[in-house]
Parts: sequence; structure tokens; C-alpha cells
Amino acid sequence: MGRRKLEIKRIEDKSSRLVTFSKRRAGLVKKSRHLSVLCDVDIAVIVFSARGKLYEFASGSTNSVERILSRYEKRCLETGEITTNEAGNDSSKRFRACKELLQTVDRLAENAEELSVDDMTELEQELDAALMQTRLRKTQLMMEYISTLKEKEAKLNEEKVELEKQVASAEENDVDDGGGGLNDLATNHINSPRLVTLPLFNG
Amino acid sequence: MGRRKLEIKRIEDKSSRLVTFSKRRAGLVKKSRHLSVLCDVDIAVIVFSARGKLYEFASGSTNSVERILSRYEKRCLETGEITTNEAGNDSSKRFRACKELLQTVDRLAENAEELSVDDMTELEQELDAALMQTRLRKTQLMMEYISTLKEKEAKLNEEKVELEKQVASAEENDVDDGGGGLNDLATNHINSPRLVTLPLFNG
DNA sequence: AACTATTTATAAGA
DNA sequence: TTCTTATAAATAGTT
Repeated sequence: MGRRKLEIKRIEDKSSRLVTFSKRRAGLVKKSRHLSVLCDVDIAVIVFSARGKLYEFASGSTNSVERILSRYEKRCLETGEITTNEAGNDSSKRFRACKELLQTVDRLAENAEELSVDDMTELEQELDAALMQTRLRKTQLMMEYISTLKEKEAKLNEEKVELEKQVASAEENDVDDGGGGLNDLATNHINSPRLVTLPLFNG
Repeated sequence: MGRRKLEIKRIEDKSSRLVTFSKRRAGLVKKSRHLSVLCDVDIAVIVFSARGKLYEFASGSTNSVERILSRYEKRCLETGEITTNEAGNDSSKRFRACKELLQTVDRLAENAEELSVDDMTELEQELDAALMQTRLRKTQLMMEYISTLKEKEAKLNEEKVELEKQVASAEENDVDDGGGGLNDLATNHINSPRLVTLPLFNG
């Protein structure tokens, strides 16, 4: 929507790319605000420029991006987010069960007026228990995954050391050089940076 | 941009509000995609309808929303820490703040009889918000850690391939053998098992 | 879900 | 950069 029709592909000219970014970013934010007002919905928009500068918009007032993001995270966990699963795995079954549970909850919540406080208390406790289970399981899965990755890393490091030895001994047998670079490379690898352990995983 | 100029305020008629939501949401996503492609930037858009249905868009491929969100959180922490960062590590400060908060909660809980339901509701909401933040942050830290480990693995794999090439070329220069074992070793490494991706982290 | 009369966004130019 | 303007794109109301 300008003097010419613009193909939707990366604008190679840096100057016009920047101008377009500035204009269209403003447009996007404006449209987001309009949509959120007109239709009374919550919107968050996050933009990272190529140089890493952050631009954000959120309907509502202070801290809205954080609020919407935390809602988003919550929703993802609730929904399971286990979309890309093969048939053999039983997690698709589990996923379906989850969905059903959520539907049940929705149904109950809709008719909440017909349920007594005791009923709701019971439901609350059961849901609370389910939530706890889910969180626990999530953390376990992540921890297991981290362990797997760490093991993998250790194994790869071992293999690397082994290979470096092989290179070194091959070098010794090799009379004419061309291998000085290899030693540099090997040294480089040995000195590769160590893991930085996050505070969360201490002890 | 329609038959009439539309005031930017909540559309009261439910039907047209829904139609407008649908149309403009599509438009917003389209514009987001165009902006991300044209200007080569990362964009995430999150929309919650009034009924709580989630719509999302992110430049890049699968799971980009999560990726961009984690980048966003990271950035927020970084910039926040720049302003509140003085001598030494501030995590001890944060920890002290946590302890104080918990003590406050204990104190309030002890004297709960003296507080009104409204007071307790307010406290409940604040604690709930804090809990949500904590969970979010925990998940993000784990996700970031996993990303780091994955990157590390990729880098190690690259280095291994490089080393294997070095071994192979050193072998070629070597006249008398003893290097058959090396080839076996190299093959072994190339065929080392791939990452098993847990359902939780698909896409 | 399609159709258009209009409004809105914006590409290029100044 | 900012303003202008010709034109493309989005969309409000209609069918």
C-alpha cells in the first residue's frame, strides 16, 4: 500500500528496510491497540529488531506484557502443548484425557451456581491435587531431559579427547608437517568453556 | 477502512464485535508476518479473546512464541539488573527479600483472625501473582539451560566432525597402517545416537 | 463466506 | 529525518 506493490521478502536496501521497519512497526502497534479496544481483548506484541532492540506493546496499562505472557505460559501448560506426537506414544492418549478433564471443568464451572460450596471445595481440592501432579511431572521431565543432555555432553567430551589423542599420535607418525594447525585446534578444544551452572540447579 | 469510519471504542453489538475480531485478528497476523519478513525481525503476537481463547503468531518456525518470550524475559531481567545492580551478586539480596516475604506471610497467617475477608482476598491475589511469577521464571530458567546444553552439544558435534576429518587426512598421509581402528572409531562417532526429544519440548 | 465502497496504511519521492 | 501523495491493502457494512 504505497506507490508500488511490494514483494513480501527481505528488503535488501538497509536504509529502506529501516524506514519500513519504523513505519510498519508503528502501524502494527496501532492496529493491535485498535483490535484490543474494538473487540475488548488482551493483546501483547513483542518485536526484536535485527540488532536486538526490543519493542513491545500490550493492551491494558502497566506491566501488561508480563501479565499476558504469564497467562500465555499458564495456558500452554494447561493445554499440554504436546502437539507433535507420534501415534505409538501414549502421551497422545494422555493429552486427550487432559482435554476431556478441562472440558469437564469448563462444564462444571458453567453450572457452578447449581453446585454447593462443599461440592466446589471438593472439586477445588481435586483440581489442586491434579495441578500439583502436573507441575511435579513437568519438572521431572525437564530434569530428566537436562540429565540426558549433560550425559550426552560428557560422552561427547570423552570422544573428543580420544579423537584428539588419535590426531596427536597420527601426527607423531607423520614425518612431513602440515599438522601444526591440528595441535592448535586440539588445544582449542580442550580449553572450550565449561558449563555454567544456574543457581536453580545447585545441589 | 470500510463503508464507514469506525470509532475506536468497544463494539457493543456482539455479533459485529466477533466478526471484526476475526477479520482484524487475521489482518494483524498478516501484518506481523509481513513486517518480520520484510525487515528480518523477530515478532511474537499473543491474543486472548474475551472468552479466553488463545491466538498466537510468531515469526520463524515452530515454538517461536516460546523462544521469543524467553528472549523477552531474559532481556527484561538484563535491563532490570543493570539498573538495580551494585556491588556483588544481587541474588543474595533477592534471597533475603524472599525470606522476608515468607516471614511476613507467616506473621499475617498467625494473626489471620484479625484480618477481614477483603484483606485476605487481596493477600491471596498478591501471593498468587508472586507464585505465578516464580513458576514462570523457573520454567524459563530451565528452558534457557536446556537451550544452552543443546547449543553446546551442537558445537561439540561440529568439533567432532572437524577432528574426524583431521584424523582421516592424517591417515591418508600415513604410509604404514595401524589406522583401521581409527576409521572404526570415527564411524562409530558419526553414528552416535541422535537426541531424543521429549514430548514436552516438541516444536 | 463473498462482495465493494471506503478508510487506512504506507512506498517512494521531496 | 519528516512531510506529502499516489497507490496498495484492509475492512465495515452489505448480500
